[in-house]
This record gives sequence, structure tokens and C-alpha cells, in this order.
Amino acid sequence: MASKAPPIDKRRQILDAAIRVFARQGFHATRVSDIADEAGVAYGLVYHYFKSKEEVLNELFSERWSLLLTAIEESDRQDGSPREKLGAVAAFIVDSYRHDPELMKVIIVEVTRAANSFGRTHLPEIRRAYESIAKIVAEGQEQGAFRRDVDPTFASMSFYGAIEQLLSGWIFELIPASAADFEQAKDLVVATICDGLEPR
Amino acid sequence: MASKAPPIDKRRQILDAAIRVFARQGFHATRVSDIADEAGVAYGLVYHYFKSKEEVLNELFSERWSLLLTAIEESDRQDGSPREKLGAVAAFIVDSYRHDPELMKVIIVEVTRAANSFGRTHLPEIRRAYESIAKIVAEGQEQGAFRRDVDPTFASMSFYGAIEQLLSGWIFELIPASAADFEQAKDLVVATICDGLEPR
DNA sequence: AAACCGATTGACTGGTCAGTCAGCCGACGG
DNA sequence: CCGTCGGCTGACTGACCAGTCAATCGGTTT
Repeated sequence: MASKAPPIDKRRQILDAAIRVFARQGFHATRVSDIADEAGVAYGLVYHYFKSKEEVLNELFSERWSLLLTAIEESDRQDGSPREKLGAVAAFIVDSYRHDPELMKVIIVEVTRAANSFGRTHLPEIRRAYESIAKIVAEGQEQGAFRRDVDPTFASMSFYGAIEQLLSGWIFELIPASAADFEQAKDLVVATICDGLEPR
Repeated sequence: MASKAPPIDKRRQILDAAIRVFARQGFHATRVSDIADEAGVAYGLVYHYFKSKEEVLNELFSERWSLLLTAIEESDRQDGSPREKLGAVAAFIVDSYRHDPELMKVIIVEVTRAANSFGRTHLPEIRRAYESIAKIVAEGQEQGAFRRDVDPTFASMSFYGAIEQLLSGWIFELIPASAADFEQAKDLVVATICDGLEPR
């Protein structure tokens, strides 16, 4: 018989509740009891599954970031122009936000852009993303698709920075966030970075 | 007689100490006593000059950000190409970092990129910067210097996002930060955004 | 039916700090 | 020489909350 199998996966339930609460209140302002309440679970159970509040956030981040890393490396492995590869990366990130804005908000606001606190812990993983993007740029330069006078690391930071800033704009309602805006954004970041603002 | 005039401006001393401590430990991890100790001042004096720990950070941010706002609007007022105007903005931000990396670290890490906590308070000021940059782009479009199919707000976010990401890279030692790198960065952000990565 | 065991519960504790406040000190004026 | 006034001091308190733990529950095994 399925001897274990708790009726619902409480661990998952806690993680999902944490996404909602972190997104709503921010990590520092959420008490562990808020997570437990939101999950409809006893306070102590959070500590049964996670060794600390911090570990809950770490788990959320790592789960999703590894998907991103895979996606970037995957795009690179396809055969397409460097520009198309960057497009695929942008599309993946934008779609991630579109699919689960709360989770992406938590990841960006609490980890990626909080390099002083949590970001510190995850700097190696974050760095890996920049490096994979830089690799795409470097390859583009080798095959002559990109100019060579821009350092790939530098280009990668600009590209990722631009996307993250857009997500932040959506998150904090600085710019409109309709389905059409998402689609347009994918093309526009790539166009901006590859073609530039000046007319060709 | 100069009946007031404390020998040294203790208020300033507290603010400067706060920059160092916030930069070193981050806002959340610094106790008010850390600031007082660093400033060589009694705990209570911090509350004599500021109504809360938060107000100290707010003051640091507003002081600096108003300079940035002025600088952006000032560049726009000059008569130069849109590209030169963007160059001036990039140069100002990079020089700000170069001149006082600790202060810029605090502002970016604790406010600008912490839109959930402190950023919230300052969102209007932050937004103003984006809008001023967008204005430069819009003017560039009107005079035909920039393509018209990219929304100015969007371009502004990308541009600012790219710069901020670079600063973050320096702050967290993801990319080298020598004097030469700073100079190069000013040109490269502008080149990337205006000309794009693809060869012309 | 008894022992077992992991999942679950929530009251409790220990430590941490932000912010308060009662009073000290030294300059200046009367 | 005394009063007073603002800058300044730092011990103290009240609130808050992460993390602990002893107890309970419900299903499985022997």
C-alpha cells in the first residue's frame, strides 16, 4: 500500500503559501506564523519541513532559478542566431513572470535584487546566469553577428539588467502589464539591445 | 556670537557613520547602536536628530537622489544630441559611484532595488528619474535621432536598468571595478543602448 | 491489540532591539 | 556665582518573534 502519502503535500502547501505571503508583505515583514496561517497549518509544521524561515525562501529561489539556468543553457544549445537565443531567454523570463508573478516578485525583490542579504547566499547561482548569457554573446561575436568591442560580460549584465528592470516596473506598477505588453516586451528588449535606439 | 555651532556637526557625523554601517551590514542588520558607535556618539543622540532608524536612511537617499534628478534634468537642458544627453546621465551615475561607492551601494541596495520596503516610500522620486530619462528619449525620437517604435518609458527602464545592473556588478564584485572600467562603462552603456550589439 | 513512528499541534521561552526618558554637562547671560 | 537651556548621555523597557519541544494523533506493522 502507499504507506506514506500524506493526503496533501503539506510541504508544498507551505511553500505555496510562503510565495503569497512573501509577495504580499516582503520577507522581513512576514512572520512564520503568517505562513502557517496562510497554509492552514500549525506553526510548528513549518519547522518540521524547513529548518528556518530563510530556508523556505532559499527553496523557492533555487527551485525556480534552476529552471532559468536550464532554459538559458537550452536556448544556447539550439541552433539559431545569437539574437534568437537572446530572444528565447527574454521570452522565458517574461513568461515566468506572466505565469507566476507572485513567485517572480519574491525571487527578484527578495533575492536577486537583495544581493546584500539573500542574494549573497545565491550569488554563485545568479552569477551562473550572467555567465551563460555572456557565453551567448561571446559566440555571437565569434561568428561576427555581434560587434567585438563590447565585453560579453558587460553586454550580459546590460541585457539582464534591462529585463529585470522591466519586471520591476511591472511588479511595482510603474509600467502597464497587459498580455500585449508582455509580448511586446520580449521583442523590444532584444531589439533595443541588438539594434540599439538609433535608426539603422 | 555664534551661540549655537557645535564643534563638529554631529548630525552629519551620524549620517556619514550610517553610510558606512549600512554599506557594511545592510539596513536590516544594523542596530541603531552600531550607527552610534561608528559615529562615536551616544545612542540617544541618533534619536535627537532623527525620529527613527528609517529616517536616517530616508535622509541619505533623498540627499543623493535629488542630486541625480537635478543632474538628469540639467543634462536635458543642455543643447547636445540625445545620445550625448544619455551619456551625461550615465557619466553622472558612474561618477557618483566612483566618488562615494558606499553611499551608492546603500542607495541602490537598500532603496532603489528594495522597492518592497523602502523603495515604496520613495517610488515617486524614483519614478521621476525614469520619467526624465524617458523625456530625453522622446525628444530624441521627435528629432529623428532615435527610432520611434520603442516606447520611451520602456527605453528609459532598459537604460537605467542596464546602468544599475553594472553598479550592482561592481558592488558585489561580479565585474572588475578599476578607474578604466568606470570610464569604459560610460561609453559602453550608451553605445550598447544607442547602437545595439549588432554591427552597423 | 499493542507497540511504533512519522506527521502535526501550539504554548512557551530566550534573545534582540527600537525607541524612551530622566538627568548630566558646559556655555552663556544675568 | 547662579540659573537655564540645548546638546548630549546611556540604562532601561516593552514588544515582538524565531525557533523549541512535549504532547497528541492516526495509520501501519507484528
